[in-house]
Amino acid sequence: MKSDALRGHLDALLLATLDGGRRHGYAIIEALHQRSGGALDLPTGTVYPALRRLETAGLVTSEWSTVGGRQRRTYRLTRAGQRALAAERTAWREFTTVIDGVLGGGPWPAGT
Amino acid sequence: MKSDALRGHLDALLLATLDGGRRHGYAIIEALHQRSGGALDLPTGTVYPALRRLETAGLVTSEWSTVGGRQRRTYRLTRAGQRALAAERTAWREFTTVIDGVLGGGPWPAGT
DNA sequence: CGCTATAGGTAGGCAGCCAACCTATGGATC
DNA sequence: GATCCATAGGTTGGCTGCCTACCTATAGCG
Repeated sequence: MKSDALRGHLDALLLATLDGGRRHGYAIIEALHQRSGGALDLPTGTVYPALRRLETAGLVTSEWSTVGGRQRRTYRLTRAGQRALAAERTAWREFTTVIDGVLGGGPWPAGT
Repeated sequence: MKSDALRGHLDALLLATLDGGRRHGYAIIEALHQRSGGALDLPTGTVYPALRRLETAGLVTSEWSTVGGRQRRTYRLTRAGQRALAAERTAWREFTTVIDGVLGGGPWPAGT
């Protein structure tokens, strides 16, 4: 998959992985990998800065915990994050509708 | 609509407008505007450079013509462009399938 | 003469994502 | 006890693509 195709949709994906349960960054990457059937394999240099952006924006909060001697930063959605996720889902539906309308219709009559 | 959402999909839209007929740049912008129900309103600073990119890539060719004293550059798909359009449509379908699979499923079980 | 619609274009900048790199622990392998 | 991999976190710099802002030009209308 072309990598820039993801542009502007990454936040939605990250928020979605946190819907229904907290997760730490590494687990988010793995969850996306599994959920996408291997199509998504986001590098840490993409995910970690994005999570910090989301936290700065108040959409997620994080807590440090130590599991088996390893540091984990676990993220969960805030209320604003849940609202943002709902908005992202709506925006995604509208986006696909628009693009489908352009791409999907086959050849256009020349006069349209 | 968030503008970066379009990232990586613009070429597909432009190629699609040229499927089934030649068009000049201004008409491409208007066609996209109409086809999208007003959702797409691409600025010339986005479209014209993109068309030149597509031409450089061999996906479209252009011809100058003069209509009513005005210069028009009319674009049409090359064979490579038609193949590229088909590939873009396939990529789009795969892309939406992947994102839908992540966004669409509602809350995830924590263990997944 | 000025304004709008039509038609083309360029230049500079911003932001998002990625590649490359770094640190650290625990367990398995050698 | 050394080495390696999986797990877990992170930063930095750069590329690229799109957009904002700006410019030129013609035809037609007021």
